[in-house]
Amino acid sequence: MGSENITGFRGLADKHSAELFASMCKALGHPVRVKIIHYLKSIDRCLCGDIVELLPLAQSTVSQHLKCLKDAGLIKGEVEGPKTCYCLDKSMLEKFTMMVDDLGR
Amino acid sequence: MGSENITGFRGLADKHSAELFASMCKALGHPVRVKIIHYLKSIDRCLCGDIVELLPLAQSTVSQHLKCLKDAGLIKGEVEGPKTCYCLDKSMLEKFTMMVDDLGR
DNA sequence: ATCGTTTATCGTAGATTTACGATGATATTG
DNA sequence: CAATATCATCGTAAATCTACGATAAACGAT
Repeated sequence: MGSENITGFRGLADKHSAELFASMCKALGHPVRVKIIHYLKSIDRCLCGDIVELLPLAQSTVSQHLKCLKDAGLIKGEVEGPKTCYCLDKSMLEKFTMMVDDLGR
Repeated sequence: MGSENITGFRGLADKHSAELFASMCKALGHPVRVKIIHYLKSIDRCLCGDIVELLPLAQSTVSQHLKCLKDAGLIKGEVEGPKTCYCLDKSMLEKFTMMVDDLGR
């Protein structure tokens, strides 16, 4: 039972890439986080409070979802005094898109 | 809100699509399941036992991961006697690719 | 009919996720 | 300085996930 590596794919077959891809998918694996990403895409930048007003969730819960997306590298948070301005990390999203394209073709 | 294209694909704006997309991402949100998808892409079709031999996991665990992918619609399982032959659901993967493309642009 | 092979499902521990309110941290405002 | 506003973090309960072994189900072969 020692061997674990399923080989045969350019780029995404190794363990590290599979885990990176899985971690991004996992972050997108909740409807609320998908909505946050979609919202960020539509307005470019926003504060945490803007999202709280948009969703039927407590502020702490939204903050937790934002942290999840940030840990996965999908969004960036820029502290501006007591506020935090969030926006998409477009290069990471592009990397994700490329990985998915490789999956579908 | 009128962001509908020729194919009728509305992206991730409505609630239903966000949940469908999240469910697919969630299924891909585990390294083992990513590896299974990659393997299926390379080999086209295979049995559950083939995957069990390649992973350091119990048969029941692999079967559970396969069920997860099947429930998300990403793979199909065709029963052949006591065996089950698995393969990718390419139309679903294409739909997933389209949704991700919509996210990245 | 019984045995062996293959896979799915059950039961279940332990870990993780998700939600909340409460609290802490940081800056702006009065 | 005190009060307010904004957000992150802590502590938590409930739900879900992940892994396993044991068992059941389906079928081919003997």
